[in-house]
This record gives sequence, C-alpha cells and structure tokens, in this order.
Amino acid sequence: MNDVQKTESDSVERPGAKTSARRADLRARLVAAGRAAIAEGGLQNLKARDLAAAAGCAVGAIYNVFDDLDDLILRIGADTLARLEHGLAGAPGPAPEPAEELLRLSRGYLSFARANKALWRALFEHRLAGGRPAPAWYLEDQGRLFALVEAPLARLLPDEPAASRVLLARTLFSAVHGVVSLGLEEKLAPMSEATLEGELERLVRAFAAGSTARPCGEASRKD
Amino acid sequence: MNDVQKTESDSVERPGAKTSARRADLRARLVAAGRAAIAEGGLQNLKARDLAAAAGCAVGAIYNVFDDLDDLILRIGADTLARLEHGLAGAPGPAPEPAEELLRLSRGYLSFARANKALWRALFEHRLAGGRPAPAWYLEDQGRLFALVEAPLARLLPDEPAASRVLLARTLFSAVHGVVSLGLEEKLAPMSEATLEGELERLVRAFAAGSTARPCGEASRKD
DNA sequence: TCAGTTTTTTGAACGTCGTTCATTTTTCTC
DNA sequence: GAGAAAAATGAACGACGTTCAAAAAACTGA
Repeated sequence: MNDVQKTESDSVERPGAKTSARRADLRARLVAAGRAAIAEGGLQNLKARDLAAAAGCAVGAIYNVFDDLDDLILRIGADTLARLEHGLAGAPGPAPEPAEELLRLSRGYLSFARANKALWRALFEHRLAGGRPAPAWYLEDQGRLFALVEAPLARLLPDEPAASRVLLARTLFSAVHGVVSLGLEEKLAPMSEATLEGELERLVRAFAAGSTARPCGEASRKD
Repeated sequence: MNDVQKTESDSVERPGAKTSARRADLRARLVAAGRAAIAEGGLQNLKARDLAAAAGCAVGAIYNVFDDLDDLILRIGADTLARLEHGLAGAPGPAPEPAEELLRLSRGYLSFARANKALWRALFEHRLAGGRPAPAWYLEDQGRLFALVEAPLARLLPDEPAASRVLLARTLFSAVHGVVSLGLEEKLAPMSEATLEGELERLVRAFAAGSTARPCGEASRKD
C-alpha cells in the first residue's frame, strides 16, 4: 500500500505528481515527528494524535501513508539503523589492526547507544503486533550491521572458514550489544561512562586474545 | 500500600486474618494468571480485564492488592528471576573447573530463555511508566544473578581485585545475555539450537582463555 | 444476636489509545 | 467549468488502564 513510490519527478504536471510529492513529504514529516517523540519519551511516547499534530495533518492521514503505527516504527527503526551504520563507518585511511578496529566499532556502538538511547532501545524493544515477522527490507538493514564486524574479524582469524566467521561476527556483535544494553539499563545499578567503556574493552580484548590463542601453555581439553 | 503483610497466622480468628489471607490468595492468583498471559502472548497480552476474569475477581480488585499493572509485572518478573536462579543452581558435588562452570551457567541461561521465552523477554522489555526507578527489592533479585557468575570467576582469576571482579561478572553475564538475546530474536535470521549453543561456547571459552592469558607470544601493546 | 461502624469489594464510568469510515475537499479528465 | 475520481478529514468506535461512588462484608460493643 505504501511500498510503491513514484520515482519519476521529471518535467512538470504529471498526473498525481503533486499528490505523491505531498505523500512523500507527509511520510518524512511523520517519521521526523515520530523519531522526536521516541527520542523524548521512548516508544510509549509515540501517539497517533500527537504525531498528527506535530506533522500538521489529520490523524486519519497517518493511515494514508503508513499501514499502521508499527509500520511507521519500522521506518523509524530503519532510519536509526542507517544513522548507526553511518556513525560506525571507519576513517578512510589504511585499516588498523583487527583488534583495534573491533574496539573502535564497539566504542562507536556504545557511543551511539548512549547518544540516542531511546531510539536505539526502540530497535530491540519493539515487537510487531501478533508476532508477525519483520519485512525483508528491515532484515537487510540489520544484516549490514553484522557485516561491519566481519571485515576486521576476517583479518583477525584468516584461517576461520567463512561460514563460521559470519556466525562469529554475529556472536561478537551480540556480546557487545549485551554489555552496552545492560550497561545502559537504568533498571540496573548505573555504571559510569568510563567504567562501561573499560568493561567493553576488556570483553573485546579478551575475546580477540582468546579467539586467536593457539595452545601456548595449557589448553583445557574436554573429551 | 501493599507492602505491609500480616505475618501473624497463629491461633484462630484474629482480626483481619481472613481478609489478609484472601488478599494473599488473590495476589497469588493474579500473579499466576499474569504469568500465564505473558507466557502465552508476551507483555502485550497482559490485560486487566482478562486478569480479573482468570483470577475470578472484579477489575477493581487488582488495584486493591497491586499499585498498578506495572507493580504486578514487577512481581511476575521477580518470580521469573527466582525460577531462573533456581534453574541455574549447580549440582551439590565438588566445584568443577571455573571455565566449565561458566559454560554450565551460560547453557543454563540459554536453556531457561528458550523454555520461557516470553517471560524471560518481559524481564528486559518492560519499562516502568514515566521512567520511574525500579524498587530496591527488584534490584536485589537481579543482583543475585550476577553473583552466580562471581564464584567461578574468582577461581578463574584469583589475582583479580574484588571490585574489578564484580564488574567483570556483570560484563560476562551481559555478553552471554546479548548472545542469547539476539540469538533468540525472531526479528533476526533464526539460529538452530545447536548453532546457538556452539556460539555461546565459543564466546565463553574465548573470554575465559583471553582473560587468563598472560603475554605468551605477542601482546598487542598500544601507546 | 443485632444495630452501628469500618473496611473491603465491586463494576459502571472516565479519559486515552489505535484505528476506521462516511463525509468533505481536492485533484484530475474532458 | 462540470462531472468523476482520488485523497484528506475528524467524529466515532471498541478496547485499554484506572478510578470511585455505591454495595457488600467484616468487625465491634451491647
């Protein structure tokens, strides 16, 4: 219903041009308003009537350009993922040591989560009504995050099979996500910024060291 | 309002005995009904009217024994935490090797999360309205979980200062939580049971090996 | 035992939510 | 411009958490 988007914007006065431009504008305004609402008060703060007021439209207009609020939330999520991905982009120079690159990504993730706590939380808190599966375009956006970890991991573990490395990238990402997630959780005892960053470094360094470690002293072997 | 509880149950016919017994019964029935509702359909499936119907009371009665639904959800969470803690309790025999013990705990955590997905998720998804802080008794319940990790960690890293070890226990717990959390997330590509368990083992082993590793070959030193 | 007092329980009612749809307004076609 | 088609509107709907005046139950002192 909203996945067809008029890409044609050439010339003048095509039929429906004004209309679809207005729809695109409205979508953008609603996403912006929704993002602001979540940033201010979390997912719970996203209200249809507030959105309409902020975007300057009628409540019903929301449903002209989005299936429902879940749909809007997914678009905001994709937007957040894009910002996160952009924030994690490395400097153009030569690639640093793999472990340092992994540390840089971890710190970037923590930094983004800290600076956009509510929006970042919304990525994981949000559940689609009725347990529907997330649309494919959303899964692809998420996949790009894991991919960021794979490159330095490939240089860290050149002998690791590719399939195993893909899994490991997701695992490392998940571990870092867990530390950041519970570290920023205010339901738990709060951690200072420096402490949390230090713990993140401990995890990543231990993981990198433990992954590359060849049996140098005693390797705990078990059946 | 609901924190004073008549502990006296001796003899017969004390004033208010019947009343407080009924209140305790109602609390238990509501917690049970709420747990069932969350287990079946997640936090979203917890409705005041359904609860009242399941517990056989009026909707208003819920608010006689709980401050609000958030309060009830916290009690259910405490209940879930207690079950998890119980499920992670070790065998009474002699303590196994630290790394193996950490692995056992991780697998237990994954196993519990798998078997009680919705209830376990509710522990982390739930946010108190208005960003109120969680009550102290809830934080204590959570703290006991981290404590489970500290014992094997103390044997793994006997030279680690106690303060640092407490932090590390939380970090390791968080990392494991992250892997389990994103591993069971159906918004991501699903992972088989064996794969997830294998990845968890990789993480914990790498972490244990990397944490105990003394500079045996090259230690990546940076400024 | 029972009238009077207090406490507890009740469910209709309130305000708010996401969503819908008959109506109005705008846009398009000839 | 008149008529047809499409889009925007906001009052209305059902469901939600929560409240509160009224009803029921429990307690107290004769």
